Amino acid sequence: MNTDPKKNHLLASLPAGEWSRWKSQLEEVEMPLGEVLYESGATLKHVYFPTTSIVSLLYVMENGASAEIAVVGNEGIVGISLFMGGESTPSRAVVQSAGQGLRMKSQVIKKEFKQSPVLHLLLRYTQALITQMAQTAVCNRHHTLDQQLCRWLLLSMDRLQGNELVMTQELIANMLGVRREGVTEGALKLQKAELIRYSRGRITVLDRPGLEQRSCECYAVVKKEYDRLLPDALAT
Amino acid sequence: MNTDPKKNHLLASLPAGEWSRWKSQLEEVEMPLGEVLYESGATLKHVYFPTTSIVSLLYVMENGASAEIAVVGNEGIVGISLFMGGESTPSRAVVQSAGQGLRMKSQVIKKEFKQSPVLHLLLRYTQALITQMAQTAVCNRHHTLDQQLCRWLLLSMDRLQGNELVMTQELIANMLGVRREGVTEGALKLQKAELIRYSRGRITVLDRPGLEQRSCECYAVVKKEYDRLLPDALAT
DNA sequence: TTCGTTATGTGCGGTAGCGCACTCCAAGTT
DNA sequence: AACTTGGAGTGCGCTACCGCACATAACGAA
Repeated sequence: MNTDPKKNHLLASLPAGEWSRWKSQLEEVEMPLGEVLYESGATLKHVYFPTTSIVSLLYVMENGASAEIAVVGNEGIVGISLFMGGESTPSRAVVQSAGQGLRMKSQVIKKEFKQSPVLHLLLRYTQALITQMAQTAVCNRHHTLDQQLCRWLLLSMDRLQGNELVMTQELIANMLGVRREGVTEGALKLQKAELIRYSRGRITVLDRPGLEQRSCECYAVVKKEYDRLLPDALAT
Repeated sequence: MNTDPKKNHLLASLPAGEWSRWKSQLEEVEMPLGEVLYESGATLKHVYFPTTSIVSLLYVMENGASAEIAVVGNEGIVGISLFMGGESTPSRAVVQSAGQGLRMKSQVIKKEFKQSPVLHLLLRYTQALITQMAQTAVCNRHHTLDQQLCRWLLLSMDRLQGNELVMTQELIANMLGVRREGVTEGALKLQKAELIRYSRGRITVLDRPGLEQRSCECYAVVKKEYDRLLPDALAT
């Protein structure tokens, strides 16, 4: 495995002193598509720092229907409830885009969290994440599937290098909590407008500004807030 | 003003030592209906601890449409971004139900936050709040207006003493991000089923279990998580 | 009492998204 | 080369909710 651990921007923002201590506690892991990092309500054993992967925080309902609450990529950390003190959350974390990541044992992060510089970084990240969740709530209420699809593609692209996304429409539908057929229709429109191209689970973004234009304001709000709160962390 | 400051359960959970220090820094304030505690993007001057009031965190969109992201009552604090380090959020905080509260200056809470016992309490509260936001997102996607109305009434009632709520259907509609007419229809059904009674801005809950039954699972999930994370804080 | 205001009730056409039942097609597999 | 599998495209009736327009009703001030 040849992942540069610093590919996770949150880790990259750590002060040098902290980083040298953390380094030895981090373990590189493969994160295959669909892997469940933690289950709703279960006690977390690790926190994860995605480097080349993307993780969805999603909520699965009693009837099996699901909706994504937030996405975490190389800008963040999966498992904030560990240092927030809750140990578990009612959501599930699933690898949405396969890749690598780093992980750290629960006890270690909890201990580290008491050291102040790290604390503040993590809290700022948490706030950005909260913004994303809040915006998701609003977006679900007010925006069309087409707009949400654009938002989702943009958020995902921001968390990956390159302009390709390995992702079936079925999975996107699960993330957005809508019908697969709806995603098909939306994707067709985007392809006809030459904003994206896709085939059998591979999506290529051709015109990023075009997507931004068709997206609702939610993407911009979230992006801006991440940039504001984590200025060093989003420069890819 | 004869509010017992300890009517806010978060404050009531403070260790005795902390409380005696905080006491002098807290100022009792009236919180009239509709008052904006902070505006989207603005720097916060105070944090608020509602005692007999309820505050909605709501997001106002470019076109003026709005949606509530979370509710805060006597179980919590308004202005978490202050100690999270962000200083501001893209949401707005509005008094949803008039009453009293306590407030504390920004600098004071930021200084206090560095003291560890308080920190952990606040973080646990924040996690509960996150759960509420996440659940709102899911609920907006998957549940009917009728279910959401029940959820909303229950969340509000939990944050008030008594079984009456002063609130027009128009305002509820704003909170839920739906049409007023939709709320009227939902409320009519609930009244016919003798679960609530209402007239011109006063709603009385007659059958709490009945509401819980008609509500979606979201209410229970959120309630359970608040109880779990803040065991002392919800016993009214 | 009268009148204006604000809260609530009702009707109607429009539409986004749903559930379901298909078909079509690309890419492996044997 | 035939077969299987899974991703994507299409049609259809249905429902929840929307936007708009207006009717009714309660309350408070003059």
